[in-house]
Amino acid sequence: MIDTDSGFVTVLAKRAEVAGWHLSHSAGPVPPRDLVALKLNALLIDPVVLGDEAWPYLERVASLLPELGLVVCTGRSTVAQRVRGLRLGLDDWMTKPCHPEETLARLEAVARRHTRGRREAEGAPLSAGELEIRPDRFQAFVGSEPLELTRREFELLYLLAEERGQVLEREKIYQRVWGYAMAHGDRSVDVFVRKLRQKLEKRSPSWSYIHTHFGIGYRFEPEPAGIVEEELRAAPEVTTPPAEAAQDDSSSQIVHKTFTAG
Amino acid sequence: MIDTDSGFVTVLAKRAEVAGWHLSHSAGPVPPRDLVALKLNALLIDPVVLGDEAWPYLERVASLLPELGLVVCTGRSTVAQRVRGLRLGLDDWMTKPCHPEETLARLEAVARRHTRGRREAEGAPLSAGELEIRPDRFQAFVGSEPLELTRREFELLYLLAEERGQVLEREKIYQRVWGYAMAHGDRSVDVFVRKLRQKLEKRSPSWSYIHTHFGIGYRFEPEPAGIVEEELRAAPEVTTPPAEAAQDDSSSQIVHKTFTAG
DNA sequence: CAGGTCGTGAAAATCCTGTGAACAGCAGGC
DNA sequence: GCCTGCTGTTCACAGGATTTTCACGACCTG
Repeated sequence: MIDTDSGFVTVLAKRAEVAGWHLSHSAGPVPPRDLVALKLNALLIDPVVLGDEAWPYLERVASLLPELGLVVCTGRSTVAQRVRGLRLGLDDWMTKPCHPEETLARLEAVARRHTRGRREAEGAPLSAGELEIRPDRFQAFVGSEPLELTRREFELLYLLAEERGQVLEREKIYQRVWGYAMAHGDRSVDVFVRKLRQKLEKRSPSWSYIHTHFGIGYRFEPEPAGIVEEELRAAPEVTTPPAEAAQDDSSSQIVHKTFTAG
Repeated sequence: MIDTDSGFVTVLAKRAEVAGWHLSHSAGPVPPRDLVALKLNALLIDPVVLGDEAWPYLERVASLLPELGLVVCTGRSTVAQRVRGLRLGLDDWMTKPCHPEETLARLEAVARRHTRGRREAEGAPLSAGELEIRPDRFQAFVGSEPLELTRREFELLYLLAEERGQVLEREKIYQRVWGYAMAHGDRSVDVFVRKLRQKLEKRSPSWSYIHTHFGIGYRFEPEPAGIVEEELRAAPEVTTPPAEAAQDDSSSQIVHKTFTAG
């Protein structure tokens, strides 16, 4: 909540706590970047605090954090202003003075969609192929050997594994792992996929987990595959016609190379 | 929209059309299961129409169609009523008289929020003839064999299949698949239709899916092909295609039946 | 039959991804 | 304070895959 009306803030905070939410408050503008780390469900804001920068600020927040419920609550306003705000990406526009209970109900309505999708089963380990992914340790293991993933690497792997079998677009991945919208041309996802593949390869060489879908993104699906490499090394030129018994779908569009660079 | 205020309905319908939406209207309650078939983005409703059944009705609609944006617009109301409504599953509650433009903006905001969180609805596969089109994989299958479509190819096929039976103009197709207006003389759509037809033919030779409408565009409609063969009568018997990979079909000239513009 | 429209194949241009490495931010140890 | 190791980000390049463009001939309509 970004507002200077301390009385309103106090009352709302109390009600929110009762309803099982936590309300954090600022009396001045918060840089959009910092909002990311807060992992909010919804943001209630009085644009008076922002002064002239109100519109650009709201627009930026709305585009950077598309999943965030964004509600304005302010004094007098014209229809044109409200329409502009809503078209810009606001989810609701309330007029002061507003009843705390209704404010809360509207914030909940706005955040409902967002919270509904969240998993309750956090902490339950996932297994995939030789992998065991343990959210309680922020780590993945093959047997008892950890992959030694960093925080982001783990979160990326966990997200992919949760959505096993689905092709996830880069933008979606970035949105969910990094928490805000991906800038055009950002290669972070690719780089982290490479790091993950390296560490996966190191501990579980005979399986392939992350598959590339050209022009779209990645798909997580553990597949035992390791025979190919030996065959290639033996006969670099002529390849025997591949047995068509392979029943796995979507093979040729997958670009993952196990080709070595040295 | 469910409301008896015909003036408001008329005005709103006009504005909605301008904004690119279609508004359908009823002056009485619509059974919730009839709403399903309408595939609405949002429902605007004045509970006065519903009488005593308002609360149960709203609750039922909200739980039956969680993806539907549900907005109430009515006369006097208490805070308690609004809170009850919002907690029940409403997305917004407006007070009459309300400005048409703001109403529209709020409906758009609500619809936007819902389409944003919608993941499973987009993942629903379409089937057509022997085809199964799976958005979760950005791929189409015949049985378990993928067509190996590229991204653009898939999006084109998906668009056409979504609008099954409708004749789509090239400009409209381009606009929706490429995301911007088609330049005069651009043949991209034609080229991609050819690629699609090739890949469809390869995996599902006995069906025809994409039909040309001369001077207009294309129509997607799966049809078991038999008519064409009668007209040709050149090949009395169908040679069994080689089981491996028959990529040489240069000899047979394929005729696509076209339809007049009327 | 003329003029515009469409199917086709291939070349050209563009885009995408894997990869290695440089760079910045940060925390801890000396 | 300074160095060091670890993370995460950004950059540039190369090899492919994909998309666009082009030319040509066949086709449809009036």
